[in-house]
Amino acid sequence: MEEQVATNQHEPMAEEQEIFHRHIQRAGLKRTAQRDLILDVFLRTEEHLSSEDLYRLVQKEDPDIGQTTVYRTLKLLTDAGLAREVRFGDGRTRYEHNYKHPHHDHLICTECGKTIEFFSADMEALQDQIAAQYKFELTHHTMRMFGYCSECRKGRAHHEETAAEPRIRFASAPSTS
Amino acid sequence: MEEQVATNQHEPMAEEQEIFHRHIQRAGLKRTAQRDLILDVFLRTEEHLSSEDLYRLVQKEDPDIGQTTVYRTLKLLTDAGLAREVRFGDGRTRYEHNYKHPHHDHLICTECGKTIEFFSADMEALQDQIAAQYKFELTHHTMRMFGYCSECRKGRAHHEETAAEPRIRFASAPSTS
DNA sequence: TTGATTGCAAAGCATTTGCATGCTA
DNA sequence: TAGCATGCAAATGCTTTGCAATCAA
Repeated sequence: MEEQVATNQHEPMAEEQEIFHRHIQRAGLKRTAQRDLILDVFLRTEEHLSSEDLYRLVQKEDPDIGQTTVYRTLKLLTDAGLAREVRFGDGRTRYEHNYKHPHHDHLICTECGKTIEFFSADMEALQDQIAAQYKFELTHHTMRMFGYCSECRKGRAHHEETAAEPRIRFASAPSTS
Repeated sequence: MEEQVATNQHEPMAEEQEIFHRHIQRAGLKRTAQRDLILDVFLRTEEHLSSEDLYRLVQKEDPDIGQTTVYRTLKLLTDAGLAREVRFGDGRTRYEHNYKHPHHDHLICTECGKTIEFFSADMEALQDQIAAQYKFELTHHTMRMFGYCSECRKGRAHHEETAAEPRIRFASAPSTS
């Protein structure tokens, strides 16, 4: 109510909605207002959302929706092939779009939390080669590169430690002490 | 008591112990029997141990040591540069040797849990190149490749699903349905 | 002696599950 | 109407913290 988000891209979303409803039917599940809204908000957001992030966004449009439903729907979206789980090393699981959004890897800024997605055919080829070398049959992989994005590098130019809380915190970060 | 582990490599361990004690001194901490034993057991094991794994091993030699102490000591070992945290995507944090055990990546068998460590200079170079392309200042990275090891591939040759519980389970695995 | 360390129990998180009520198909 | 979905509260699994007793320096 407070914050009207413009739904100005009905066309692309319709496709995903169709996939969702088809999946629901095939699985003998039921279409509900909650699920529709959660999918809607998810599709409108082009970020890596944790369940809680999405919950908060959904809350703005329907305060009656519970956390649990968001968790469950996110799993459902994953089953339907619309979402994909990603983990950046802090405790929480995030979700990104999976439909028409092929495999890629991530550059993650540990300062501001920004992530950049990239795809490198060379990298993929190299991975296949290494796997073959160890007689591994690869199903999937995750490559994450952590560091400081161009923006944050500027801010860090003259002082190593920043007062700001990093958005992504994880214990395996190299100690700066 | 039940299972005597041969401590037949005193020489290499002494080095790490020295590092540990030096770190403890510098930080104004104290050397204790618990910490010594936990380090000892950690050094004797060449695997990726979770805190609980290590706790169980330590318990065999001193049943009075608590979980909490193992958690805390593992952090201490990490601070001292002797251990390094690794995450394979299931909930728990594992630790591997960090001293004289340079950076490497992992091949992880989702069937039996076996991990293979490898290092590829080509891969590292490629990563640096990609980071530079996005003006990222890299601090570290994690590359994990999941699949079936050569052993497990044999077992899977004629049946897709196995009854055995996989040791590493994680939700982002590609659905087999 | 003094302050760090220990181990227990309790608290924290993120996520999952049990269950009575509510709602699609 | 039957059975899936929902939302709350409780449970879970891993990890951290509070605290009184203990121990190293």
